[in-house]
Amino acid sequence: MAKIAASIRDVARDTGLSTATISRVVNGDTKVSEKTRQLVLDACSRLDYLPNPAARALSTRRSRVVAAIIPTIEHSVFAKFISAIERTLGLHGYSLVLAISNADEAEELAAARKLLGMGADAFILSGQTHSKALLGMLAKRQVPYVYTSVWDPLCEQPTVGYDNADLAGQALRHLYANGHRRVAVVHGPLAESDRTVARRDGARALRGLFDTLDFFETPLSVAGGKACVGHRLADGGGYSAYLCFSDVLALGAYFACADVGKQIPQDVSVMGFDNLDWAEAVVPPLTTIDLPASGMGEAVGTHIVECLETSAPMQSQQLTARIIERGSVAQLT
Amino acid sequence: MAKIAASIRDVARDTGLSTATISRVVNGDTKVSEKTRQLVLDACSRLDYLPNPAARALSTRRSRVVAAIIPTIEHSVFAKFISAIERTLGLHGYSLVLAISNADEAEELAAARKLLGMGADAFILSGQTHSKALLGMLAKRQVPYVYTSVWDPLCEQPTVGYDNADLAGQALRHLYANGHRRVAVVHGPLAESDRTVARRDGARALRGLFDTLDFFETPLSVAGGKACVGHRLADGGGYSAYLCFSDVLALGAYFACADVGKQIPQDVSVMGFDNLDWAEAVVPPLTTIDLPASGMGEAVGTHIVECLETSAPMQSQQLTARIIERGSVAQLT
DNA sequence: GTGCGCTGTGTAACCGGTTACATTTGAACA
DNA sequence: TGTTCAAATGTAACCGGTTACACAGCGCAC
Repeated sequence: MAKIAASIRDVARDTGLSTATISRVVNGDTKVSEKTRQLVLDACSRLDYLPNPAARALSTRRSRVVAAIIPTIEHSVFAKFISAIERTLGLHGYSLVLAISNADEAEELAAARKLLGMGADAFILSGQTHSKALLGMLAKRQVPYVYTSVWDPLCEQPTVGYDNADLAGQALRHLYANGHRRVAVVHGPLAESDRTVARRDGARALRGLFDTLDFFETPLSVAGGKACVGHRLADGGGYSAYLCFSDVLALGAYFACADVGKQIPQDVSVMGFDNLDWAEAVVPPLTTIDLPASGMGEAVGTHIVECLETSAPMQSQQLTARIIERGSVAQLT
Repeated sequence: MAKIAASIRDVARDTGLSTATISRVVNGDTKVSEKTRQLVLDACSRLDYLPNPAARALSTRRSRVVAAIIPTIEHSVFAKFISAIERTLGLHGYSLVLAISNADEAEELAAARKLLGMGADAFILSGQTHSKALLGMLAKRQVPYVYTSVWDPLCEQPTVGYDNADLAGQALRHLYANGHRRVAVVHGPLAESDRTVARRDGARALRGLFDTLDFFETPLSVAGGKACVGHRLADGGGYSAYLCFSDVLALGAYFACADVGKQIPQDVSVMGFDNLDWAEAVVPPLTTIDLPASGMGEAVGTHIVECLETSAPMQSQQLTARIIERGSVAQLT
């Protein structure tokens, strides 16, 4: 064990073959006789040979690394999403490098620069609003990228996700169908997420259906949701339902109600967005929209791999989400 | 823009210097005159030159990539931890590649093989129990690694984290000090985490103090905590307090109580572990132990970078955690 | 027997940096 | 003016793969 790691030339020497043949075997090239293949494979495992990724990347100009830049990892939708991407890429021999932008364009740009400097073959971005500088950088180097958590057939870039405006509309119609006419929509910071803006716009389009439809922005956290709904309850705004654009906010709404002794859904209804894994366990179980975070991760991973392997343009894909009716929305009338 | 990306030779040609000089400037070597440095820097930005990471890694045998293998990303303690590592590494020009093991040794091994095959310079592992094969692989290639979420001065490998047994003991003493004598400890799967085992053992060592001290294993989720505590409440086990080895389980306990109309802390006390960001927002606010996930991530990142830059052995570090008293534990008597 | 095509393998250039060592330049000093 | 030495820069080998191209060997058709 003098040498730390065996190189392809060590394997070549050991087998008496040339490095070209070793390379062919390792990469599954068919133009190798079965006997030779076995000989090489045997030597590889005996010498514990692992191809040097840097050398391979240098020759092939492909690193088999894909980069994802996400606003935060601390919300479990993103965690689920990332987890699914990692799994899917891994299945095809690709790895994931991660950067977190904190929903800040400058940080996103810096992250992209770093990841590009690492040799990422493709980029996964959140949402469809990104700085010119970022897009220019990727375009110049011809690195493929995809926008996620959104689906927009009009976008000239590939998108994998769902139609946020439509989803918000569906949620609102669900409340409407249950007799709610005075609804408060609670959402996270608009400046941080074009998905939030799309949802708000989608909801706002249905204004006409309601007696009252108000929008409230609050930090995207349990505490944020709690504070926001707490204020509304204290003001006596008289909303019969709170539509929260995240289950996290909805959980905050639960505790705001608990604080003032309001019962869900008897006194007030709450509807979420995401279907996080605890949504069924809360009391009462939360009615929400099931966002396919894992499915989206798989789809993104699959399309990226396909794009990189075949150098075909990346596929877009719309994912569907459905409302999960549980016990937090009262049927009025 | 005929060429997609400029290489060091393009910059050399542009400036009339040699590649060696360009390389020196780019890497901050001091043996370059100020005039030349400016000339080169100017050409670099004009040509939008980014060094090819594969070529650099090939010559230096260092990829500036560190790998982390974690059991899951879907618990926000891990998400926070990873986020802090990513930030810290980024500050020093390193990147993070992530793999998720689902707390399975075989998956962990496969992930490590993949990441090693990607050229990771160092590894971050969770806990201190790992397969021989994994450790052998890392040792053979002399890749440094660190165990996290644990602190064990007796461990021959570097550890960065906290003393899980001690923490569990502290939590239990807190309950004791508040007059609790019949306590149920609720924890996640022992088979999946040596940290859980350590906590259980730390708690069990204090058995003598209590009239009753029982241990219950349940899936590590809100639903798991809810089901487990729900059964205990239904059985009339008569525990005055539930110590949950995760805030997630504690939240489940809250809903189990809500289900049967028990008030926290009047009827039953609940204590958590982690201090997740919503712990203060729940009603009543959760008494828990503040685990320094971010601090741990920073520490790990810092030590890894230092180890890689100086090739000194990696530092161990103990992090301290403290009990956050809020409103979920009743003072009895 | 010659020529053709096919299979399997080898040769060597190349990818784009880094760096040991060689060389040039110029200032200081005798 | 010649010598010495340090600072600045250049030369070229090397890292460990991939792959275009060359070529040997063989079967087969004519």
